[in-house]
Amino acid sequence: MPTISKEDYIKAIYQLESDPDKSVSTTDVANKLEVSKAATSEMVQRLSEQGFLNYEKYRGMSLTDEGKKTALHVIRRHRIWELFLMDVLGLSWSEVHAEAEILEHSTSDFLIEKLDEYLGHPKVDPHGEPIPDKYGNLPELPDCVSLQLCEVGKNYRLVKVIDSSKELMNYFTEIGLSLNRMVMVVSRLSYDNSTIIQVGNDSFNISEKISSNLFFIEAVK
Amino acid sequence: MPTISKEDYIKAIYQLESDPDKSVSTTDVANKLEVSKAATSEMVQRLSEQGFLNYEKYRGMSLTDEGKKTALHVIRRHRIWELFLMDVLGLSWSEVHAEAEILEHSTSDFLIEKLDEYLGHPKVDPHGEPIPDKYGNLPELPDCVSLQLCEVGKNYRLVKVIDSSKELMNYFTEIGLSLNRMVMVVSRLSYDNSTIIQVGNDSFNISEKISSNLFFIEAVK
DNA sequence: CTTTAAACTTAGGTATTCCTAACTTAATAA
DNA sequence: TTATTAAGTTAGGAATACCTAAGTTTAAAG
Ligand SMILES: [Mn+2]
Ligand SMILES: [Mn+2]
Ligand SMILES: [Mn+2]
Ligand SMILES: [Mn+2]
Repeated sequence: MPTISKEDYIKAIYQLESDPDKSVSTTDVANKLEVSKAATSEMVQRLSEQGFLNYEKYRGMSLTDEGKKTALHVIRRHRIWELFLMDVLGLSWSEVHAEAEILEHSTSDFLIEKLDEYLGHPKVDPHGEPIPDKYGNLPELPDCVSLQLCEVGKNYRLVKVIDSSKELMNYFTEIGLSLNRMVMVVSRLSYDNSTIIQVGNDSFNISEKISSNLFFIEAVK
Repeated sequence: MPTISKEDYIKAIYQLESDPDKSVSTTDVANKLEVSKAATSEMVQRLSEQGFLNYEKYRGMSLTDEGKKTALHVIRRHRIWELFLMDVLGLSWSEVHAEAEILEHSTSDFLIEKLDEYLGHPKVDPHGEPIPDKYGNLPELPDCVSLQLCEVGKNYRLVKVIDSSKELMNYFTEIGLSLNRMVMVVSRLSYDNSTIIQVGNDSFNISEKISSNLFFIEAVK
């Protein structure tokens, strides 16, 4: 029912809403989608009329159950496509997102179930993000911690990567970081809170900012 | 550059143009796309302004080189997706077209080349229709004849099926007709110009109308 | 050669989606 | 508490893509 634009707005609001600290503002959405605040204000009012979110002018917005269901539906398609593009067609970490951003709006329920089946009903996408099932339920994943919280001397498995930029994803690929890759935490520099990790035979210094994009589970030998 | 709507109009006009007998009219396009003649008239004027076709009011239209290039670009994406959906995901003859009709507008050049590579640079789609290459060149295919012209007693290989309706495609699947399937022409009834063919161990009577959708190449034993 | 019917276009309208500029409301700082 | 600034909305406008109804042009009969 929703158009491509509406799906992108609803998905953006869902993602902004996941930060429980602050409510979602018109400006947040406008920045995320790179459209004017005026366009956002209009769209938000339309989505409110259509029952996808609750909205009080000049106050924040929050998705209704219907809105959340729609968002998870789009996210399911996005993540299944990303996994498919990477695992089957061999695209790289930095390439999948842009393609999925479009395909997520062009895929019937029928086709997405075929893809899901082909991939063996996967639980996570190539960044380690959970894939909602066809009813909109997010799978429970084991707890993981950001690199900042990983302890020196221990071994970890990379289970999630926040996709903040193409450049960053390319850098991770370059240094050999991929999902489920084992790494060892060599040391941490208190000077700038950066962490030195060993990936295979090489070691790399990861800045505090970049560390917050990498999530690990401790390896049980 | 063209929008989804424009791509569909341009593709429709290209396909109507392939009949060399008559020029393409507004009504033809309107019927094909199931939109009003008014909407078609407006769109055709816009496409003319934008250089995709030549148009004289109340006379016919014909695509420019730019228009043909655009049409072949869309057709390439459509046919590659159809092949992919059938060969890789296992959709049926009757299911692929509807999905491809949408995906054809949502696929970057980069992605379509990846798909093409994955499929081994195929020359034909699941209906036996040629797939234009990335420069818009249609591959040359061996001559084939419709079932009406196939001779009684001879063996043939099915090389092309005109996709006229889901119902018909399902019927073909049911009776075991698939691309490259071998059939034997058993007899022809002059009463209604229908043809009896043998597929595997079973024989079927194919009406004259349906015969015109099936194209064969004589089998050289 | 007219008349008439079919084909085609224009007029006028609706709905989306987006923009900039102007204005209003809320939050903040003096 | 008031002024100022930041946040958010409305006004007005453009482009796309549709529609129905009314008019125009062309083609076909008579
Ligand atoms: Mn993504
Ligand atoms: Mn998107
Ligand atoms: Mn098709
Ligand atoms: Mn299409």
